[in-house]
Amino acid sequence: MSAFAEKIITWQRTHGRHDLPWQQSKDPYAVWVSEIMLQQTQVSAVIGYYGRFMERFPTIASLAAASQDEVMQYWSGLGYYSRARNLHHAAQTIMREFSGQFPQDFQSIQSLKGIGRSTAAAISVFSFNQRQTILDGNVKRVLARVFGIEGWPGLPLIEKQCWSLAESLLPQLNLPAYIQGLMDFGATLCTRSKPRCLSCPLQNDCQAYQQQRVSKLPSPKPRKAMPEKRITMMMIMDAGEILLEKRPNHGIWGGLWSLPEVQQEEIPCQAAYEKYRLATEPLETLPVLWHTFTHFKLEITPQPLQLTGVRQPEIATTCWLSIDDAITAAIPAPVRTLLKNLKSTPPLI
DNA sequence: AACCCGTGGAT
DNA sequence: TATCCAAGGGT
Repeated sequence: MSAFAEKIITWQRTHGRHDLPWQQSKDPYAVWVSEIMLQQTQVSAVIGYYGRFMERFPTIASLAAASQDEVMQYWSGLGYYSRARNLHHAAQTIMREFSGQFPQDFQSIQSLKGIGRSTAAAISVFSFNQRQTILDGNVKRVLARVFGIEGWPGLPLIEKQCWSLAESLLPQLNLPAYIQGLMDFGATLCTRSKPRCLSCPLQNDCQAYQQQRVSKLPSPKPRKAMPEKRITMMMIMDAGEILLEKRPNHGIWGGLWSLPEVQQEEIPCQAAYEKYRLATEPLETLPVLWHTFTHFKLEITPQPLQLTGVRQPEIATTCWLSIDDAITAAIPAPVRTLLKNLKSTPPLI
């Protein structure tokens, strides 16, 4: 076994995390759900979602049988909603093509929607004790430091080197302890900022530490200027209910319910009539909301509107909900903020 | 290959 | 406040 793997495993026994909710079971479904939720998402953000999701969808069959709306409702606020759509889709694939049994073959696991090489490796190690390596942000950071790898690890060439290196470091035994240790090591000791090098068992092996380049590695992702967009969201109200519109599965907030959008130049009342044939009049405005994504900043101007004419029949992509029901529906995080603002300070005419 | 896809915590 | 980025994957 490489000295690297040996030290990671030893460190894991005394300093790793052993009591996370998804570590109580080797059930591939439980591991799968946790790994999807944890993609680009920190443990603290996942814990609550994981418990609620597993209570409502305890098996692959129960998830496959659920509606997309309900699955999205349990993901609402967690972000990267394609994960939920793919998870739902993959559960149906498993029912149809794998007789409801989670596949054990590595290529079959990776063929499922939303499961790439790293996630497939995590599942195959934790559930089936196979010999595969993960390569997430934690591992890239640890490798970049210990082995002094220059360049942003997201670059295809660097990433390919990292995969090869990670594979070469795999021990023959104790794969679950090693993989879990690798993640815990990156998440709690070899952190992005303020790594605890003085407590690190790899101190003498670490090129970054030896060369005092810990704060320089890994090389940061090259950034581009963040564009800004401005939209108005219509809050059309009638008899204590508000109009929501379902967003298409592709694009931002895909598959979620949201407030109807208006381009900044349009006049909300006119837009409400042109889009839905609803006669409305504007109410007092609510505070503007800024929301920052990975790739752009969004300025949301909420425009409350009171329905003055008749309510048109609902179509498949619209629905009227009470404010409380809307808040618990499958909506994006900033829309939930807007609805809570609306509830706490109802606008006047 | 480059871009898209959310949200919240840390600094 | 602005920036980075976290148990990545799809297109």
